Amino acid sequence: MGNKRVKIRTMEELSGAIGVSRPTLSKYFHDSQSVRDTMRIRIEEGLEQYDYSPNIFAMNQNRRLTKNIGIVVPYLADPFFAEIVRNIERWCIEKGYWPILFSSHGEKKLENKALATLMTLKPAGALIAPLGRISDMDAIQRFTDEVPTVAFDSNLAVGEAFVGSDNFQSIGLIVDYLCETGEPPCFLEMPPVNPNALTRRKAYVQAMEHRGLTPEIVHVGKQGWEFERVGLSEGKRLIAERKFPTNTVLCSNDRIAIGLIAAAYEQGLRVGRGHGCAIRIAGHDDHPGSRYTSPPLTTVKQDYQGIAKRSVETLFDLVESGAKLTSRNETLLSGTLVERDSA
Amino acid sequence: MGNKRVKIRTMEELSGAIGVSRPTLSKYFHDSQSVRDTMRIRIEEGLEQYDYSPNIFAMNQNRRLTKNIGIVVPYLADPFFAEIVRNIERWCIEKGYWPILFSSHGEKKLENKALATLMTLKPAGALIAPLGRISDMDAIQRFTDEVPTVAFDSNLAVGEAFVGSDNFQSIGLIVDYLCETGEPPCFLEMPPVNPNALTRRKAYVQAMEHRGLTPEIVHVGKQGWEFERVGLSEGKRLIAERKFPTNTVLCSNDRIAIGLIAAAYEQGLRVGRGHGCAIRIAGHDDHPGSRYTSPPLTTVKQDYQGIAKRSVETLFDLVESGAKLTSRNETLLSGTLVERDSA
DNA sequence: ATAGAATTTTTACGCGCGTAAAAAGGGAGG
DNA sequence: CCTCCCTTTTTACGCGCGTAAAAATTCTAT
Repeated sequence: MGNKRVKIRTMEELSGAIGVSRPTLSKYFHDSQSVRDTMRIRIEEGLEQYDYSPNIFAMNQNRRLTKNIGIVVPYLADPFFAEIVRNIERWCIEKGYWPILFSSHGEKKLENKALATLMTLKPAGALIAPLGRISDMDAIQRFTDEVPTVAFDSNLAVGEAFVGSDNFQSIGLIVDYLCETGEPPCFLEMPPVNPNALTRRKAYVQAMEHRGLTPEIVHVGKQGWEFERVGLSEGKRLIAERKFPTNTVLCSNDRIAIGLIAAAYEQGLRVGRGHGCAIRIAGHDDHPGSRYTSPPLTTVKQDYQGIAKRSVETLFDLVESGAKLTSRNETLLSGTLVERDSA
Repeated sequence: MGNKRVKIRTMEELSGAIGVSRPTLSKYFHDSQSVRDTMRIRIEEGLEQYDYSPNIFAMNQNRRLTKNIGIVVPYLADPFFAEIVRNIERWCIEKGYWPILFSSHGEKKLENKALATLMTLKPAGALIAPLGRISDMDAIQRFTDEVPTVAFDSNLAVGEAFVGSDNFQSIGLIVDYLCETGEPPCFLEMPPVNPNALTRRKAYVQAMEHRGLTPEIVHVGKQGWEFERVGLSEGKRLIAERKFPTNTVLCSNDRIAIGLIAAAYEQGLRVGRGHGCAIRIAGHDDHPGSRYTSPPLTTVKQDYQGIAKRSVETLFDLVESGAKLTSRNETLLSGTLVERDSA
């Protein structure tokens, strides 16, 4: 970056300053390869000297669709989504798109509002992780009718495509691990906020039956997205009342497991697979905090980067081909076992 | 919401449909109280029947400044910021503004890019938590010259105002608590990424000296924003080499403490204030995860809601008064002790 | 050198809305 | 019923850029 002296406010001014017509500049900004090399070089040299950035609003006004990519997540305070979003944003920027982030904060009303706002931004596409059960399917449907959309994490039947984890594979993996290293696990459910909850339960049942074992599911009464709290309070109750059918507990996700480990500690139960341990606890996701529980949590790592990358790639394929897909495209990524000390 | 039948694309069409002139509509959208009640009612009834949302780009193009509020945080994957952002967004929306969120992901380059992008959006104001030490002060300065800005969390000398925690008060509080309930604490520093690191250390020193005690500071070699990792790896080393000057450790923030608790567990040290405990660990922030460590973390709660609310209020005072403040306005909020089992 | 193709410039219009100014309409008080 | 004041309508221009069409220029190949 040279020392940009003169500030230039409009393309018109820029055009005069560097001696290139405005339509050519417009073309250049739309696609720098679409003008002759001599022009491109002259423009780029000009851009070094003058400090100009195009007016985003004016740019987007006349475009049929913009370079905006909408991202909607259910809960940004969940590090899982924070991490995914980080990766998605990176990929978008790299491809020359402009990510705009919305969080539903777990509320249907806010999810709808985010979609409505997004629509007015004429985005080229959108990546959404729906709230799930409480989502307003009609609203989402109306949105996806207008905007090419890839759903991720939570597989509601919306959007042109879905990218997420292969829960059957990943749950199978951890069930196998737990069975091979000790007592078969029971399954501590998460609140059924989204399809993952259901799928993971099914996957657990299938994995157990596949081994000729009886699945044991522990339901939780609580609702909402504060999974750690659910894990803690339900965990305490279940331990106190000796309601866990087995001493190996597979949790529907790591945040539940984090709460449960806290509950076990509080109840004086030693967690782990070693001598003198009273309970084994395993999770699912490899949540950023799961390395720092006591003991560290054994879990299945979701392929964060993979999900982000595939989601973005899938979306751009959609956007750039311009075509509506004939059939819904589902990508399921595999998890990998992360063996730590809790199970 | 009635069953919106006809989709209307422009204000012109709307104007024809409900029989109100376009300039009046424009006025109404700018401030619904600025038109006569009879008009307002007629317009609002019209809005029920027709499905219209104004074109954001066209709206913003001619406004000197928009209703956009920029939010820039250093690290969205840190639940502390996620939580603050959640609150800030709520307040902005409530006041009729439109929050646009950027995360620097801990990188100077991205922080600059966020500021540059933001500038082109002609925001009415901005709320930024600078990266800190690695921030590009010139870039931030240039930004704040053009956009009314409130800094929060990290008090770099930028922006018209600052809202954050009163580290001297909060650290004083926890030091007092620790001294009164046992051995005076040593202080485990966080990587000096921002001014908070320094201020908290100073506050610790002051609090100790105030009591006539000798401050003992434990430095960490690591850098970066992965505080838990720092707490864990440094903690393990320090415990193994018996380098902690005391058996009570006050951590510069909760994320460090979370790592340290994991380290203590791994090294077989029982954490807490009860019998048979080898080390007391306390933190600072009341990070969302601090309730779920084993044992739960004793800490000082930062006033998340207060910080968010005051930041937004301060910004809107700035924006609406239109005046540059003569002197920089600093608001420091008090923390409250959260007594749990780790210390 | 010259025709033909490719690119750039010129010229001109439109996007949807903000907004200013003048004209027209409506309501309160006399 | 009329004046005065306030609100709304009419009319008109501009924002910064996209983009189409025609004219002018530059490049490529013969």
